[in-house]
Amino acid sequence: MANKVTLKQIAQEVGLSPSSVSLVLNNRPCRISEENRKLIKEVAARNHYVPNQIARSLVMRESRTLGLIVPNIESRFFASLAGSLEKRCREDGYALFITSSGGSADDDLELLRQLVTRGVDGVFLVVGDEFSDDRALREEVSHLPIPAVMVDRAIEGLECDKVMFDHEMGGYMATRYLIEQGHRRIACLVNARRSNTGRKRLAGYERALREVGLPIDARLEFESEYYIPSAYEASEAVLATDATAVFASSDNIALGLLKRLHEMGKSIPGDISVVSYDNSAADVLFEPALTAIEQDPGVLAEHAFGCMSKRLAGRGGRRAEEVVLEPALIVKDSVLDLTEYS
Amino acid sequence: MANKVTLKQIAQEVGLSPSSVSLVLNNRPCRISEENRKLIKEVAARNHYVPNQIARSLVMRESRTLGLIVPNIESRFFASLAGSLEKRCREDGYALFITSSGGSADDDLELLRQLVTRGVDGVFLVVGDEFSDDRALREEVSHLPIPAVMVDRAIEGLECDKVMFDHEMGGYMATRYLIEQGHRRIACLVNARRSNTGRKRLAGYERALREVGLPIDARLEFESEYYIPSAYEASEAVLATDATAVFASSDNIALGLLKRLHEMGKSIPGDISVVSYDNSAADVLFEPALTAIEQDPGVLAEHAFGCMSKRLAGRGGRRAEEVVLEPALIVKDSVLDLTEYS
DNA sequence: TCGTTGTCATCAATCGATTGCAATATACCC
DNA sequence: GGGTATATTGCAATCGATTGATGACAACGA
Repeated sequence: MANKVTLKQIAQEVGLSPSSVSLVLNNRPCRISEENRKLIKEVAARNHYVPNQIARSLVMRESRTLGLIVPNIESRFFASLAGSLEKRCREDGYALFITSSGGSADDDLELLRQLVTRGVDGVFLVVGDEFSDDRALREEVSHLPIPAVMVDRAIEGLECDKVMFDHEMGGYMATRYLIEQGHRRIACLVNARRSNTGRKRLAGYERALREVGLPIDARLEFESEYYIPSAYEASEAVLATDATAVFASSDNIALGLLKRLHEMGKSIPGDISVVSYDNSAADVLFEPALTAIEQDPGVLAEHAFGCMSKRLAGRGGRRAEEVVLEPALIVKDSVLDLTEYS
Repeated sequence: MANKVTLKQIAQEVGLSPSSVSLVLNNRPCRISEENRKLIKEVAARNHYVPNQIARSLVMRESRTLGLIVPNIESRFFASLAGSLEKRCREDGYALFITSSGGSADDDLELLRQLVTRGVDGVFLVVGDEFSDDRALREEVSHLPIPAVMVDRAIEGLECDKVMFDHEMGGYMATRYLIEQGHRRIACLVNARRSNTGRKRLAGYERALREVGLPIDARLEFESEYYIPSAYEASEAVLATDATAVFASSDNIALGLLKRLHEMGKSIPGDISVVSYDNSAADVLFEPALTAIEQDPGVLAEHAFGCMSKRLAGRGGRRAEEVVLEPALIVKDSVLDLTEYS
């Protein structure tokens, strides 16, 4: 293992003071002779000198490092968000410290503290989606010594920059589309019991129905966790109804539903229409391709970085900024157009 | 935004010196009166004091932070590896700095430097799988001032701790199993042109054939990138052969193959048997469940951390440690047993 | 010879912790 | 009261950088 080369060592070798070396290597405006300038750079290069960021950030009070906390890095959506965000950060010379909390508010808190004490300049925070007592977390975030941007999910009653997709709108758009295609008995399969976003998507679904005067039928609303097996279990009941279409409020839920449909020999959209959420790569496997509400993680990352960037530059307003992004309806082939037959 | 509380401030408030506060808060053996001890702890707690890790690691020369570089965090396997590794690190009080390089050796190099200058105590390195000129990277790794552990992939000719699955063995096991089930015409679909691991899996496939005296038929060896569409394209040719079974050397390759099989109305294992690699979650969707070679990222993480841990404790030998893990054959229902019919 | 100007480079404080060594205070003994 | 032990606490250097304030030296003019 090689040793770390320090400023002082370079200085010694060149025969100048550490200050001069620092000045030159950082291209600070200063009066150092061209000759010595060259010498310093050459010696630094020859010794593979890289400044110790730890020491630097101690005095500079900035590390050009940002932090990201996601509930679960193994989730496709968060992994993709993390990837996009990291790329975006790097473009501006920031490194991104990605951490994964497991979804509990306690772990979020712990990681947040870790990041802060490790000197990140700002934090992107994706909190768990389940209802939980996040008072401590809220408290911590509001007293943070660095800017924070909440991504994809919010904590109620917390004044903080937020960037998120409109989940209610997503549920609305999906349902609205089904209605426009002539469907009247529309089931939904959502995680409303334990998920905030699920609850919002359900609200959108109901709004769409209400808007056109369709009844909100509790017998058409089904509950599922965000796991394929859970949706698979729940799907049997869904298929026992007279619904002609189903709004599946997440990709995993759609996959569980599809598996069940497949097994029962039902065809899409012949026997039943499906609108999914958050197209994942697994979807490419399906015939027909799934019509879905799509949330591009890249867009989320872009806006989140934008907010952060403003704060870091001190250009953020006093009040928190709130960016609400509209998801997109991607029409493919899993919805039958009933109006053609009328 | 709140301010950061420093040791000195606590000291001031308590009316003692910073040293005393530091000593007490770190539970160092020292003779500070029980009374003051309590006072210090109470004041620190009241002010939500958290030590500045930046300052601490500067003097302690350790940060209790490790770094991980993966080619692509959006890949399921790496995301899972990252998740497991982070959990494992946290158990030992280390934070993990996850970064994603995009797979180029240049970016790997850049990230590696970033991590080092940011003071991580060690690096887990998963390099890109494609052939590339990694001389600079090799050079850098061998001169690193901190321990490094290469995970899942190696750089040729680099003396460095390594933890990886035996890809050749995986290819061998898959093929061997097919042979044992009575198959004689076995095709394979691998990424041997551009991937090191692909090439190894192919070697395993050929060894299994050779071992039982079956001919190695170039007409049964097909090339595919690690993307679903690529495998989908390549699959048509595979199905035009007289093969009774296919060894698909990655999960994505298997998925592309399945999509094509599905479209052609072929059934598994009735028309053709399939052994996949790296079961991904998407597999749960398939009927029948896929027999596959499995590499548990958790196991990889566990061993990688073990190596790192040893090095950090100074218990590592002079020579590099090399851990080769055997993948597991998970038998499910995608392979037809031809011996039953004999 | 002294003062002025300009050029090149260094000093020393600072960031927020840690820690070996020294210092002070009190008690106790003869 | 002088000497020694013991119990508490503080000083100051250190980690590796950054940076405003200062110093040294030469050349030049008066």
